[in-house]
Amino acid sequence: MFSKACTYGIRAVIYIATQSLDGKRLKIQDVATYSGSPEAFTAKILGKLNKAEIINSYKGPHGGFEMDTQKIQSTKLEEIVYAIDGDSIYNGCALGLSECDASDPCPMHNKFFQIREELKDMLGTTTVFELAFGLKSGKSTLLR
Amino acid sequence: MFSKACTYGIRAVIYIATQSLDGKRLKIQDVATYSGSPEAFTAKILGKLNKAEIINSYKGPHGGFEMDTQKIQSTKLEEIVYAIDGDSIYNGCALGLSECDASDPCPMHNKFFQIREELKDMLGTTTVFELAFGLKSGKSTLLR
DNA sequence: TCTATTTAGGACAAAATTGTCTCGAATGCG
DNA sequence: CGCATTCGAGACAATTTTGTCCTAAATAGA
Repeated sequence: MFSKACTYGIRAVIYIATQSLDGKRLKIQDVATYSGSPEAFTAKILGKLNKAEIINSYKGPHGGFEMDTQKIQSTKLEEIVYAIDGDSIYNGCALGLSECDASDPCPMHNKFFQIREELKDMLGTTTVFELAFGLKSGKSTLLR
Repeated sequence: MFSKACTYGIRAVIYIATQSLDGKRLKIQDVATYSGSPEAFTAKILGKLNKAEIINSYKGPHGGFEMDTQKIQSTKLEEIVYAIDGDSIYNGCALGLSECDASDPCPMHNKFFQIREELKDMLGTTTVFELAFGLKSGKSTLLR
């Protein structure tokens, strides 16, 4: 569904958000440890998320990553997925055709349409805050 | 969503089905051409589908691939996906955790649950016949 | 039986994705 | 300033997925 890079990214953002809500800034190493992702690879992904202005990064002593409270509340999953995987989730044909739409559909187009719409809707409405809140309150986990 | 191998496989089965409904047996080359897939790679995938008894293969002159009318009607997309991609579509956690269920969910588990259920339902109820019929009657295409 | 045809299957190759390492740049602090 | 700390970015490596090629095995038909 999502690339590994994307799952690492989402997990990282959720974890960074939980800590930012406590006013804590995190080093890459901590993000990697507590989101259960390989450190160096995670660093790359955080770079993308920083460029996309989803998270903020600071160099030097006491530097690290954090996320504005405002951003935590306004950022949708969609934006994270887009920053890492691009729009493949949205425009991709279920059967891999280069073009596929209602006017010239692949055999699965109509069957798939509704599922894709729901997925879009979920990604477009779910906020980082929601997910971070669930994690913070112990209702969900990132490590297993 | 699906691997490339899986999209090739689904496309191949749909095309084979349309031709089998006309009593035609197909060589790999034709399957590849009309389902828009690389020939040698498609051959491997057809091997898997044959082992899974979704399609039948025959060696020698006038050999090729075909599909029983009964199989065309009874085979669900689910079976094709399973034969090629295994059960990753079903048991995978959206965030890539090795285990993730209602009793110990990842932060996205509940958000994702409904979408996965719909996907399961679609794959479990859609038959090859439906898709092949759509293609045969010109309502959909495999080549673009 | 001999030959042409067609799939089966394994070895191999290419490409994409995932992952690591190193070195440079920025920055805070004594 | 000088130094320790932390991210940034690119080179490089490993793994997975995708894709090709070649030979063997099966088989229909002359």
